[in-house]
Amino acid sequence: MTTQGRVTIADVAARAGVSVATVSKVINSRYGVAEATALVVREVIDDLGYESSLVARSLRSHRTNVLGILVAEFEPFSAELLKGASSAVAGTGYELLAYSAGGRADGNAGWERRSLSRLSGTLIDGAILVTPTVVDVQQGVTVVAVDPHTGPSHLPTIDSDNLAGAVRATEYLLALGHRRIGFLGGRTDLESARLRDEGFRQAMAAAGVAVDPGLVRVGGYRRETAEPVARELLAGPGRPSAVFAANDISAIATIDAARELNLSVPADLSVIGFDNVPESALTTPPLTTIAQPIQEMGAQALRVLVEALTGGEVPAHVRLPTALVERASCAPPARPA
Amino acid sequence: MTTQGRVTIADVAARAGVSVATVSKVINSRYGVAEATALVVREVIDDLGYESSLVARSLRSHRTNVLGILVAEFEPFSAELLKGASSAVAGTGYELLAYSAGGRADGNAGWERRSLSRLSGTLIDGAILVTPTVVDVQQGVTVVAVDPHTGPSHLPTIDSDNLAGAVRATEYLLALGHRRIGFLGGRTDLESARLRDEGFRQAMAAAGVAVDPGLVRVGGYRRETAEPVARELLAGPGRPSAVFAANDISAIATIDAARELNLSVPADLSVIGFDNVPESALTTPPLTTIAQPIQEMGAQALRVLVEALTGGEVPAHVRLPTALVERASCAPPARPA
DNA sequence: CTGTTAGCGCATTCAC
DNA sequence: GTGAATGCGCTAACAG
Repeated sequence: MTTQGRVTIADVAARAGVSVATVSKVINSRYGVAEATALVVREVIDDLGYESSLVARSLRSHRTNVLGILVAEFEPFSAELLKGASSAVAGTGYELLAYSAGGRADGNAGWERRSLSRLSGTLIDGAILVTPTVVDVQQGVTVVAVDPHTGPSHLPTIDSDNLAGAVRATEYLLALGHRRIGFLGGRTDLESARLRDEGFRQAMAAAGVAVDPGLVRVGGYRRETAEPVARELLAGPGRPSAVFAANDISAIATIDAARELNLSVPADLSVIGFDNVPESALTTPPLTTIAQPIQEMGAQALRVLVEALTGGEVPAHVRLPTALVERASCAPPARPA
Repeated sequence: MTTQGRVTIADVAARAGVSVATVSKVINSRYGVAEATALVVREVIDDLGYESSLVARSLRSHRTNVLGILVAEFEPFSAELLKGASSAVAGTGYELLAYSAGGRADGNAGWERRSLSRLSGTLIDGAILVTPTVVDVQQGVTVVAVDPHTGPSHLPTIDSDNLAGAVRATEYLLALGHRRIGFLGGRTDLESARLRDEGFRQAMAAAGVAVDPGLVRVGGYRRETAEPVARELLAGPGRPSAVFAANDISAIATIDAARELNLSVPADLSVIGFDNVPESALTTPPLTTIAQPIQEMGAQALRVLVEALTGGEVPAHVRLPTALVERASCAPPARPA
């Protein structure tokens, strides 16, 4: 008797010669089942490789023990977050479901709300939103945000010290002797991008160096958007001697653009990034960058979510430190200004 | 009127002043709705940020346009696969759902069958199984496997040329002058691990160098399992002058073990890995390794799955090439044997 | 102790 | 264009 398609609780019941109710009780270890019966049922379950359907179960019990991580797409940053969350979820009894809105990243604002709509209320007990733009808190779902949009939010939030990191990056370039420093900004709707911009300006002002508006661009954090902008920034006549890119993806795009223009990094152009995704070590030359503890951010987000779900004390805001990682993409300018 | 909890189709209907049936038709672009009505409905949908519930929809139509990637946990290898699949999914009309069995990786054999049971038939239209052990094809779900278990399988499979890669790695160490070469094997249930072992032995035999059984261990591909074994391998009196680790995680664990034992890499010990996950560039010294095109494997897996779902021709097996990536963890032995 | 029965929730799809 | 029945696998309440 080949069971066709999925194995359902009915298959198990039939094979074990009991009712579905009894099987359900065995699965959920309820009282009222003879040990002998339970034994048989468990055997059949093992035998058939039965596992209850997430959908059907959530339909009734409104509890799935599954936590969602909602991202726009799986790129280096969200992948690191996932690794961190995955290591933190072990032992909590929860499982992890990562959902990507489909990668159509552009005209796709509001993906977080839509993804949440699709999954919540039924499939997942709670969610981690990664770089969400719209966060009008939907009641009925427990949610924490990682690196969210600009403006106040009532969600528990995990981020890193973007301002201090950006100041550090800029100071580093200044200390090397750079004065014509370009800034390749991030997604303007995100608080992190705003703070990195602000940190850049603060550090420049503190050093008494004027920011040349022509050297400040928006790269949008993504390779496709950052690359043409980087090329533009470097192609002009008054090109910068150093670029602070708001994330590593943009920094990598900048290095590639420099190569195309026959500019040598770091001899002709210094580049510093932000994030320290693993990819940053793979560039030629390896990228100097500001590290965020991304995996730790993912782990913290998961812990906060579990805490919120179990009714514990939830911090409104967790901020992790950033640090400079010196590799080889920065050097003193060829002819100091 | 604050909609509480999720926005349902009923909310949309009420707000638009039509019936739920009409809304459903508009969503699925069925005939029989006046253009004016449809316009109003679409406006309300946008306004409310409505998105159909995955659960409810799959309940009726058995089609969700969601593809699953099932992994044991989110670690570097599966994360790379995810990136590749994510980039390939854009434009296909599908969305991606990655599901992790919970990270309790050990006594957890059969996770792939359980995960598949939980999600299939309802939530996802098809699945990519990553390093599955048990692959007794469940009817009713379209599935492709990446780097599956040993033995014949009737699933479309994506992998890389593990044998050639392992031969290449071993030849590289031999060419440097190493003779006492250790092998830190992978998960014995996976075909990839078997082939890497075989490639090692083939290359050794071809060079006329005997394999010292005391230098061959099983590291299981995971950090927790590989680290103690690596320590053991290096602590003994007749320690190897070079180690070929079956994946980068094991290689990194080997480098760490060497550091603890005050062995310098590569002066006292050469280490070569397999996979070329981004993390391999972050070690000190950076790891020399055999690259698999992991992202490309993820992208191919996704393409094959979509092809299978749309009834196209599906290759039984896609094998991608491997290549040596020379970094800095290998050197000639201190005193050639 | 076990079986029967009635929903759970939401989108779809008849028949009108 | 609408109302109402229906789909799914599971669980809870109660009956036997």
